[in-house]
Amino acid sequence: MNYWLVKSEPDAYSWQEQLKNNIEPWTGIRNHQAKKNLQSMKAGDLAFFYHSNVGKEIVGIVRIVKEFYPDPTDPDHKWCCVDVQTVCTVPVPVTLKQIKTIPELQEISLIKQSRLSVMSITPEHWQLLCQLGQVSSQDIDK
DNA sequence: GCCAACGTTGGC
DNA sequence: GCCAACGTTGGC
Repeated sequence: MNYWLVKSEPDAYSWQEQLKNNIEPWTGIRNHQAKKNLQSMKAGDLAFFYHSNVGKEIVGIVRIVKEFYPDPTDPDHKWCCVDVQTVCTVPVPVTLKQIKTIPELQEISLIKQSRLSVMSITPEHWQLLCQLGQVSSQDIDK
């Protein structure tokens, strides 16, 4: 089981839309490192859903339900996407501001590689971020 | 292969 | 709106 964080600008695609859609193809990734991460995702992996630009906070959790396949929005079929399914809303959104104040979280890619839109999260950081967001294990288990 | 110019992302 | 940090492009 791996853990991830994916970014979306709420103006383009928000958590509210994700809640409505439930299952959504995660398309439009046009960065090689982000693509590499997409291809490393396994069905069942969990990912934080982060609002970039507006909000700048972790607002939800999704599960990878379909592993990488060609991105239908890419005419060259060079890039790929995965399908994600809504798992739960993070009861208390974890803001970037808050993350920056926590010494244990200074090494996460969200801070160190601020432009990367699909990144891996260590199990330790995942647990800590879940605590901060007051996500209960039951929320995720179902 | 180097590097300048340019474009994009995302925080502030 | 600005800027830092990258990534990409194209001339040489």
